[in-house]
Amino acid sequence: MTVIQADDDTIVLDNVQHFYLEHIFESGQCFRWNASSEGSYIGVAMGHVLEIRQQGPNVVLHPCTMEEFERVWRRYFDLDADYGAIKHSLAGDPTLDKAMEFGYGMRLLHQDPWECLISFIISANNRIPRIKGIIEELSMRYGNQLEYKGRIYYDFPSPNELARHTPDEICECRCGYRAPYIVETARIIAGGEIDLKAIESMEYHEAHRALMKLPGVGPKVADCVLLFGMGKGEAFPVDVWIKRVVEQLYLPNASLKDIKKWAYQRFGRLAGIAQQYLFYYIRENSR
DNA sequence: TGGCAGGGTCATA
DNA sequence: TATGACCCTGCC
Repeated sequence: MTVIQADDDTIVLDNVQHFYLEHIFESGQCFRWNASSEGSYIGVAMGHVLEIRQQGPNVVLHPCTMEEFERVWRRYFDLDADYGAIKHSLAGDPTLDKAMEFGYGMRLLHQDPWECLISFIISANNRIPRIKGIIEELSMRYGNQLEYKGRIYYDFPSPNELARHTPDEICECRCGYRAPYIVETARIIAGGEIDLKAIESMEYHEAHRALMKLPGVGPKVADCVLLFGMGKGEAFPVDVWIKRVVEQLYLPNASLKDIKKWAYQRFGRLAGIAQQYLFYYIRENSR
């Protein structure tokens, strides 16, 4: 991959391997990217609006300076990881092989831990379109405005911003019984009682325990935050889909603990990416 | 049209 | 360790 500055606010990634936007954005790891009518995706992440499109083997980012690319998007899109090598070491399992073929070009994003935390608290017992709707509504009401091509977009609100409101106010975003979890978690983070940066620097198990102290955060949500927001490859979020497929193919009547242990022994630090391929594959092929 | 389940978590027993 | 309730929505 070569990074080229095409003009003042356009970056072109020349000849990118293992990169396919639809599989990155539609695999359920993020909630704020939407396909545009022109075949690109537009999203808000890390305090920026970005439009991204694929042109043959190239990827075009706009509006984006070289400085912004290096500071934000290189890491966000996991561009220094060698997905060829990752797939090679995961190869050999028939189901996972099919899943990797199906989800070609998928990548694990490095999202903002705070946004990830609230997003996955909202995801509990919920459906993806509604999750997206709630996050959008929270951002519109409480997030900073960003403009792009004459349209207003909204950044995800800060801990301070969300902590300032009552559960009843937050509930107007249709997040239902999750509203008190959101407000309380925002207060704990805003007040510095729990420090996400510190959790990020912990080893996986310790970080998992620390996150579970937050209201609305159970084992599944904690694993999602660790995997999608803190780069912990050992995290293996077990949801109904994963539980179903693991029980069916590998471990009948397994408990949550059994499944996580099995995943770590089998995949190690690639457990999370294996989970993501499996999740996307079974979800997309069972409707 | 009503019932049901959805990328889980929490409170109880 | 195992159940049931839970805000809402979309689908059958």
